[in-house]
Amino acid sequence: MQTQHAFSASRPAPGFIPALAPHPDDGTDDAPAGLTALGAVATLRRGTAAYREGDLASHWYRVVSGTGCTSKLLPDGRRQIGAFLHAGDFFGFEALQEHGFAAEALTDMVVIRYPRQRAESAGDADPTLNAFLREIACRSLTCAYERLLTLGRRTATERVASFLLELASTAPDGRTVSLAMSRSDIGDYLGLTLETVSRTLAALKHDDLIDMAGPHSLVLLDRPALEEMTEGDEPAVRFGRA
Amino acid sequence: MQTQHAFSASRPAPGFIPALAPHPDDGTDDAPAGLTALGAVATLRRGTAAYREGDLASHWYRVVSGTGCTSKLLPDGRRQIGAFLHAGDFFGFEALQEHGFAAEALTDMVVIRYPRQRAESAGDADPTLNAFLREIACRSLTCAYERLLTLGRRTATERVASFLLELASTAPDGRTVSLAMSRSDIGDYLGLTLETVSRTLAALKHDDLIDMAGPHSLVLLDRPALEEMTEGDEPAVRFGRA
DNA sequence: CGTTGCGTTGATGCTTGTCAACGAACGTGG
DNA sequence: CCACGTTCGTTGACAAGCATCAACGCAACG
Repeated sequence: MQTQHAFSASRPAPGFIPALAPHPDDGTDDAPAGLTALGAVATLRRGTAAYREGDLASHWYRVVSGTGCTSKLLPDGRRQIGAFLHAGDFFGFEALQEHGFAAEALTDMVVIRYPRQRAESAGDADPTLNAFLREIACRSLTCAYERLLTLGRRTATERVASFLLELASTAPDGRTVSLAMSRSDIGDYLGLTLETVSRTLAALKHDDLIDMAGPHSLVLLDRPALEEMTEGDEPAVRFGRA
Repeated sequence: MQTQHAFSASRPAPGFIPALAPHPDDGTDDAPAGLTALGAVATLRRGTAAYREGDLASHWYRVVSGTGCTSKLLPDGRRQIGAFLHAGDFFGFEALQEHGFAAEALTDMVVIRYPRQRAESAGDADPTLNAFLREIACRSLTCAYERLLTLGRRTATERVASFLLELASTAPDGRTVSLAMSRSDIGDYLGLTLETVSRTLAALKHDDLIDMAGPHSLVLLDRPALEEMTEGDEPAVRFGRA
């Protein structure tokens, strides 16, 4: 996908302001006032980039709605997705000077942009905000390390199963998952090819571990079995979620 | 390796105090005074753990001398090494409550332990320390993401080449590397088997890209060729180094 | 001087990637 | 409204890269 670099608005669009409030499915994830005061709403059209590799890291971000991903490309086109970005997730913290990963919208997105220098200064004077930022960084690191284990040591089936459980962990009923991303995106997230992802999902369906209404809508039928497949010991935690 | 949980000393051992000073090969990496004041020296024997998965995250750590690694196990014994820890590296920041990864000494190690709560409080009152901690977190995240790309998308040869370049990046001459870890450790770091690591190193030697005096002492003969093999665009940065 | 741990090398096979074909869904323009 | 191209997901056949299993040499050590 050819991404373009574009924000459509740097000031709140009226229709989106309600989304700035805490998300209904998670009462604990709104930012401290010191950070919220700095945020500006922006919208990102599907396929456009919030920033690219090498861009100056001038802002931190938070997803209001829609889904995106951070990704990095090798010169020959191989791609690794660092994280999927869902409503409530923070991103853009990984950079000191320049972004090492690009961030791109997989669907139309609404995000909040926080000017980084001002946010850092605010943190210096506000222990609550400071703790909040530390927590985001910690969670991001924990997630990244968990993913190292997945990419380094798990089989294709285990990877897909852990991915489904990760998505289901934020579903209201814990079992209904809607995939906003393509098979290719999932493959690039899990270090697999899109064909392997497709085949693995088909196998899980054949074994009655999941059900698929359409390619982007599925239900976990046997969560314990899926959890056992990942051989993991702790629940999946999503990237950057405070 | 059966790791044991043991610190041999919680107060400075006379012989090690000089190592607390900035490391001779890097004048920029000593901690702010506010953090240094909280540190207590401890020694770790080879094969012992600073902490294990599930331990309460009560401290942050910094390596004074020796080398270690953070690692995570699957129930069936598969292991993923999150990072190798060298002199100057900070570790233990990834945990909010409990450690998700264990940290273990691969050689005898000297580390500094910083009580986490006191360090966090100190950070709240000290912008310099605060920025320092942010920087460590950023670098750790950048490293982790770079490693996601390696584990998810690079071939065995590319992984080994990038590993060697990573090690060489802190060598005085940029080409002489001494491997403190075993082939098995390298494999667990790169998501490969120890046999593949051994074979890949042999192939690199055969192609005159590296020279091996012994299994743990090698020299990069053709850095440009190795860099091209990784297909990466930016220099390797080591975990947690400020 | 036997034992143990580690690194190397070989033979073999499995998991996953690659290449290809096909169908469904979607948008576009005649 | 329908032909058309495009994108995406699925499935099959095949190949390759790496894992697995195994044997051997060497150095360290009690």
